[in-house]
Amino acid sequence: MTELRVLTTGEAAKYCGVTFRTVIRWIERGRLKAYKLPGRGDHRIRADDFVAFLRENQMPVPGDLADDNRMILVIEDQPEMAAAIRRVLKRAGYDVEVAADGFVAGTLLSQLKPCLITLDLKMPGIDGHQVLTYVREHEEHAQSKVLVISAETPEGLERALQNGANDILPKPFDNNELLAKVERLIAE
Amino acid sequence: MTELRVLTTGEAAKYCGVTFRTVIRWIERGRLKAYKLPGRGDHRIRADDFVAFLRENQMPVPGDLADDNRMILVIEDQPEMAAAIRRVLKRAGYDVEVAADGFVAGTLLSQLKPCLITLDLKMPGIDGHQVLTYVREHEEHAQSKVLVISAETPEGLERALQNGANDILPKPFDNNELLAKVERLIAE
DNA sequence: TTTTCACCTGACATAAATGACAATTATTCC
DNA sequence: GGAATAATTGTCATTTATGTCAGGTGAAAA
Repeated sequence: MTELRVLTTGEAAKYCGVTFRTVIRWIERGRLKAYKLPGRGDHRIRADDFVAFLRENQMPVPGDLADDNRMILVIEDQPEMAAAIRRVLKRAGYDVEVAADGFVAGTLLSQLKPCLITLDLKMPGIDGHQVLTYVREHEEHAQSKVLVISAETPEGLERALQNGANDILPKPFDNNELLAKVERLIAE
Repeated sequence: MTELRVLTTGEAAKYCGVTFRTVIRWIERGRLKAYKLPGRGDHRIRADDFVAFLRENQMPVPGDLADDNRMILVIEDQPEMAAAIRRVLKRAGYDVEVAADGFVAGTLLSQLKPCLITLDLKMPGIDGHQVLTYVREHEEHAQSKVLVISAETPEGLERALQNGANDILPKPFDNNELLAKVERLIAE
């Protein structure tokens, strides 16, 4: 379900700090790709064309437009386990950040807006279910998939699914299995 | 969509009392971050980059640029205590958000970039000293003041000051005392 | 539907870019 | 301390992209 975002000249203008008149001139001169609506001739700019334009001109690309997000947040307090997950995902080409406690998990979640989160339900001082609920209740993380990786009981894992987890992976797990689940979720 | 203010070289020039020619030179030499428009190569400077530049060079930051942030983050797990602090600060005109655990504290800290944080050192599942260290180690929170409000031992409070707390307030406290300390820190 | 709002166009005003040179300020060396 | 040197900033003139305004119309919201 790839939603194709388009911008009006006014929106594009705000992103680069100019007036929409200027954006229209860029379009007229062929620097920025756009198409016209049949009515008044309103311009519409596809988000990916706009991002390409920004990159071409070394202009800053706003985070909410660049969705080539390969960032994965690993919430896991056991260092060896975190390192193992990280290794597998890094090798597959993802950007990986690890949060070993709730506070850091919160800061990284807000900063990185990861496309996927692996979540250990049982961590000292942080309730995994609560993290899950938070992610599902906040619009800005609607795109983020959550893969629960935990040694919880089957009941606990079941509950996680009900709370909005996209998939579960019981510990201990197989590396290939982990990667398969991650790729499948991200491909969705 | 991020509503972000940007400046032209001329505007930036007026703010620091130089000509725009000079501002361009700062940009060319890499001292001031900016990007160029595709047309004539006009420069645009993001307001936060400009403010960072001003601070870096100990130049005065004009009031209309220094985001007049009145947001206070209260990190406190006891509901009555949190409510009490909130009430006092709200009445004084601040925007107040409460985080009752580490995870929420992390998300709110990153999102709100509060001008002041009140921090309870003793909370279940989160070490206040760690939060303090985090805030002090991350540049984007350099402007945030931290007021430790805690029933800690004198030694613990002393340690907090060493870790970068701007002030401390032992529990139980007087409302006026709280407000006085907050106002003093923010006025700094 | 009606109303509001955002966008389009064209003409004009504004202000930013550039390059060269002058003026000012800081630094170095004796 | 004072002079020579270097570095930074200001000034000027020209070019032109960008901003602004007004009048109009479709698009979207209520």
